Amino acid sequence: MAARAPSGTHDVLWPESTRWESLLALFAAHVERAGYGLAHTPIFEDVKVFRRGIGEGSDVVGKEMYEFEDRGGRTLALRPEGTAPMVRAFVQRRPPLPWKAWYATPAFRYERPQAGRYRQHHQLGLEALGPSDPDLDVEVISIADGIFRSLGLTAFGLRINSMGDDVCRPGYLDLLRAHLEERSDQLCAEHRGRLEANPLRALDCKRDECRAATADAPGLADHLCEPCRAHFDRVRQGLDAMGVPYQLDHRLVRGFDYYTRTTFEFASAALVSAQNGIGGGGRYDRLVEMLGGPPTPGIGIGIGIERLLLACDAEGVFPVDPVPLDAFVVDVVGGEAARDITAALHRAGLRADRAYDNRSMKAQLKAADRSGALMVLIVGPDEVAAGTVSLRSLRGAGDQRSVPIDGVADAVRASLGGTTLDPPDPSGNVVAPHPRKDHP
RNA sequence: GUGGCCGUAGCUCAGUUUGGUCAGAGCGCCGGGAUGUGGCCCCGGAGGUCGCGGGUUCGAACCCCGUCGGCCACCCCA
Repeated sequence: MAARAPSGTHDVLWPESTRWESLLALFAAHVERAGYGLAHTPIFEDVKVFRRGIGEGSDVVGKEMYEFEDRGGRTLALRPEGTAPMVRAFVQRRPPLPWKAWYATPAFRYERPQAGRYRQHHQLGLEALGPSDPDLDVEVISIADGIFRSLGLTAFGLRINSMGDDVCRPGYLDLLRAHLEERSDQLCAEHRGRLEANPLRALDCKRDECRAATADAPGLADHLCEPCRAHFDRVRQGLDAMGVPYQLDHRLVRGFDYYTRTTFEFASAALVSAQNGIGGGGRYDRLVEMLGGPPTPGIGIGIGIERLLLACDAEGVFPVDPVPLDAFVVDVVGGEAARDITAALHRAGLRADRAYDNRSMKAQLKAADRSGALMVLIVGPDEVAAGTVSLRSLRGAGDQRSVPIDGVADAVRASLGGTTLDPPDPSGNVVAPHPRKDHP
């Protein structure tokens, strides 16, 4: 059996990888202009980082973590999500507040693989620690909304809810529990068993039985304490002001225990599978304390790269668009010219590739055509004798002319007519880190 | 973790119902048509232990079991 990637993992090869680069660049442009800085933290952590924050009772911690013991007997876990490690880093390093950071990371969960669900997937995320200001919730949500829109996505929706806080949630849970207990015979077996520990979970159950039992259940958002209600109102007001459409969803209950107050989820309507959540997050005002830090509010969002790109595919936007080469060098007289000319073009800042193994001219020109290069430089016996190189366009009719070998780089640059290594659009409206050329 | 569907060339698939020239097609790749010119076209070629292992049979890609992998749903999440 040939070696293959573990179940639920996948390779991202060129040209698909160019979309990942472009997405990363777009994300960075959007968040860095709002003051978020990139942070790298270890891919694995002491398992307690996740147990304490995400919660022992959660599915992610309870049955999906890649947990292992290292040679020193420490119990570690591959990160199943991005927030807990970032908060751990904050607790340990104590950067000045407010601390706004972003990350790009793989995340690992031992689940049954499915379309849009992997054992190793990748997330782009934001965390903002310090302020409890609801305007920060609005900022995080609207940044994500702006990113999705600048990718070209339109078929997605935002649902928001409030989980309340330590003051109002216990009372609400009692209300909900009482409501559900009266109808416990209607609940599915799984959630009947969870009634005592976490009645909230029944709210987002998709089974018809539970749906019926929870249809007229009290909503958390209707039982918030005054500060939480004011916070939530301000968030909604802010989203309205920012022009970010949303739906209130009292069933939106996310699976991590650390959430307080605002929670939200973006879902793509273009994805037909059940895995249509492209981004989600919320406020976690107690998480820093849970991990041993001082009381510090925070909010964050995680965006799934794979699902986001699946959504782009489904909507036909943000296509794979590999960077074309400026020139491709064809050499049928031994390869020295190809070696030297290609290197000279690279030194001149041009993108150039060449053929190898002394293949036939036809084969080399086919390779040139396939490479996507804008032009081909041909060196054969005639050119060697004349001290020239034939520069032929690979676009359109294929006009060809001779240029002196000493001035090849200048000739290539001149016939490009424009610049080739432009920086991204400083306005921030980037769709790719590289300039895109029109292909006739 | 539970349930269902699936696994044939690099890719997308036909063939499995009725076990016996069933190892095929398109695309891609390589070469040639064009003794120096790509894309289109034409001709030719390479490439497959029919996921893997076991079983039934005179004979299995085709039937049975197991296993690995993929997909779909549940659960949960990105």
